[in-house]
Amino acid sequence: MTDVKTVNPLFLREEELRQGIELLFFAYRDFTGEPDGLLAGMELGRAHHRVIYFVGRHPGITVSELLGILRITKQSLSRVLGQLVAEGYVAQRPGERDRRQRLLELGPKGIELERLLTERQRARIAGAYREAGAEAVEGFRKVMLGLIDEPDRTRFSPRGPSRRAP
Amino acid sequence: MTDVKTVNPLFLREEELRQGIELLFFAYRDFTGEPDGLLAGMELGRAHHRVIYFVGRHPGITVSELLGILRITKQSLSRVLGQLVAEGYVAQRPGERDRRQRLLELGPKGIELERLLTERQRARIAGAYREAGAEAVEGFRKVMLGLIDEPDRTRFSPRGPSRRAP
DNA sequence: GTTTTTACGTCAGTCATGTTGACTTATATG
DNA sequence: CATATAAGTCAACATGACTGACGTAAAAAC
Repeated sequence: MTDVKTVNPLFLREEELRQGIELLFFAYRDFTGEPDGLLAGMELGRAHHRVIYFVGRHPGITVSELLGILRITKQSLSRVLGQLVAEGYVAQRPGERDRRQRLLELGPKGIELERLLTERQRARIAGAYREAGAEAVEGFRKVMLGLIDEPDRTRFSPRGPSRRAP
Repeated sequence: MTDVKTVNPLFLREEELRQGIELLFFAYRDFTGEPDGLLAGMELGRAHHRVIYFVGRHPGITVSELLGILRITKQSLSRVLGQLVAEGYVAQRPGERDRRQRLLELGPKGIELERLLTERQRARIAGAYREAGAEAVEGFRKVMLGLIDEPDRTRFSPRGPSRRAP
């Protein structure tokens, strides 16, 4: 019995975990690389993409909700969001219940850019899903969910994130 | 039949793909967040972590191989790597066949730091793998591999990356 | 109705990490 | 010898993050 698995069951586990680390690194690198390349031509960067994505995904989102998702400071967001509003990608209107809030949504220009950028990423995911098959996709989702910290896991439950009571 | 799936099969697919995008975003955010937090105390950042990780993973790696993995410029790497060498985390020795090369490996200090940083990430992956089960892990790997661009996929085949003939 | 908290904005300075471009050195290889 | 390659270096710059301090308007609490 010279099988590594048998002699040292920890070796394979270590290798398995390192592969997991690297899968995440390479997948994320390539996943973001494509839109980054597109953005590079315009005067925008990855930070703008993230804002456009999440505003498009949650029309009427507030600034602080966005900050919570991105986990950056308001000063960092401010610059990026300010540009996007100034260039007409993102529109804002005051909240109805709470007029201090700025509810954000994409303008037509923003919708178009969002589609352009996310299209590539969707295609990449669609390709990977198709090749891997439905069962693999289920496994992928389970593992990815387990990698995410508790507070944000609920975003992926069937009824969406549980809004905290006001 | 008012089931969305039946009425508009594209809707669910779109939602499915967007979930994939977000799983990647949140998983990567939380996955890197922990080591980033640790590094923040020292005078090091995520870039140093990446270098330490891949040097530890491939002892004797050359500078250009490292550049190929990280996909950054030699000037960017130079700053980070220079610090790590100066601080004694990484050791270098000239190549034997080709003395222009600097073969990189971790010093004892580097090994310790690598363990400290990667430990958390391994634990996170191990937890997610354990909760999800072996079958899910297989699916996770399949999908992740499909997300990675061709040239780097071979890193994950059983015999490792195919080295180009010298 | 006054006080306090909240949502958001802003100014100013800094740091980490990436980029391009130009030039150098040492070594390997035709 | 000529050329290509591996790596280093100097300089300038862009992006996206950070901290800290302060301001304003609206909501909520007392």
